[in-house]
Amino acid sequence: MTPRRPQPSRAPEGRRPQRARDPEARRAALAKAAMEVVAENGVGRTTHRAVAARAGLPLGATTYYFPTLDDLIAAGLHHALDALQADLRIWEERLRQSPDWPEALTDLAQEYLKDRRQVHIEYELCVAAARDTALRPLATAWMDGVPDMLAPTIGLDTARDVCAVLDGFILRALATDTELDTTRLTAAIRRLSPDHHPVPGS
Amino acid sequence: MTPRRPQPSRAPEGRRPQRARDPEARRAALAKAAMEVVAENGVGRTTHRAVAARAGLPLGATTYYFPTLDDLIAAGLHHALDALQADLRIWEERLRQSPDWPEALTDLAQEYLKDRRQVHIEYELCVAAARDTALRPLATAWMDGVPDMLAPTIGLDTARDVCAVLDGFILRALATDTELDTTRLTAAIRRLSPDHHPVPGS
DNA sequence: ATCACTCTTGTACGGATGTACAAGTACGAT
DNA sequence: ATCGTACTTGTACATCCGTACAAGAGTGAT
Repeated sequence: MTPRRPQPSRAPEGRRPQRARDPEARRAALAKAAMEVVAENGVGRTTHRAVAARAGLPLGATTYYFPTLDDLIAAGLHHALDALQADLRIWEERLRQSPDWPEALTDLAQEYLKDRRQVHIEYELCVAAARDTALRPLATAWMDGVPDMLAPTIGLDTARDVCAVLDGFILRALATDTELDTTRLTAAIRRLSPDHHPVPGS
Repeated sequence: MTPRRPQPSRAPEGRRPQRARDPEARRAALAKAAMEVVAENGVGRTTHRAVAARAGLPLGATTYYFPTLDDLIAAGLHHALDALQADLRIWEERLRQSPDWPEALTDLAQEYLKDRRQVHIEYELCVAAARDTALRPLATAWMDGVPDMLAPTIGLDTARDVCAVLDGFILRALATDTELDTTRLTAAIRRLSPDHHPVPGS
């Protein structure tokens, strides 16, 4: 209906009233939206249009702020990495204050797994980085996050070992959609930690 | 050039001579091709046309044998899982014959990592399964592969622990495109295994 | 007030994609 | 021999994609 548009060359009515300018906020909103879309659809099914819709912005905004789709996705992954590293600083504090760090670490992991979307995107990053060289620095930074946090306490090598079991347990929980096996994880971390001495009579 | 299609309604000349019928071979070829495309492009960028081209078959073959794209991809992942489980039986034998199974397991992992495409697709499966319920049985089966293999020797729980470190180390190597840290991995596996007793005076 | 510039918004376009389908062909049953 | 069926092959089509771009509209300098 509405026999509107008598002159197709000029139809400024349907145009959305222009919003206040805020380039940096837009960049951030797009990065956040990209992160969410990647978490939900995966890197391969992330599109300009999905991100724009998610951010509530017109399609053109995506290409204005990010020259190419890969850049947009990279921004989303970068945003996720920043979020994780902010979390890690909190973790570090919590670990420092805990009398039993292996158990505390397990608790943190379980908490981390509450929001699977966040977890999902990190592993998505790993797999994507395996394919795309440009993402490798991001993946490396992510991979170094937990070990760097643990290194002051237990040394870098052991920290990497602990991070590996942690990743393995989380990957299992993620892929099979099950709960984290906390008791086994804590025990495994203990056995990997340098001050672990099993009872001799076992 | 080439004066185009004088009679567009009838042009049976260019038609490829029909190949011998072999439905099962086609199914298998498509599954294999799907596996390869997924390994190279990822689940999200796998298309009918890429798989068909890879298999050297016409586009229609993909939809004839697999009703939907998701089915085609699932078939590819299933194919990869079968390949892995075949490998696992060989691993099992190699482990049984080795006097030092942690070291042997590390060697096998390193060998496994030689072909990153194969490794890649397995982790792709995990991430995809986290998003898609239909893939979860496949991911679970994959996750159980290594633990089931190790369980007779060290028990299921410890086997899962060892599998977790293994996965963690492999994930790191995959994401950062580095070599597997074999000495650290072997040491970590040893510390997780039940008969490990650290030297008391350390 | 004018201008230059940056940001916003909508739309266009060539191409790729999932799926449907028509036309043709091998092959076993009769 | 013929016939029905299951398989093969090419193409059609609506939709979605990445990217380009034109047309406004704020904003600060002059």
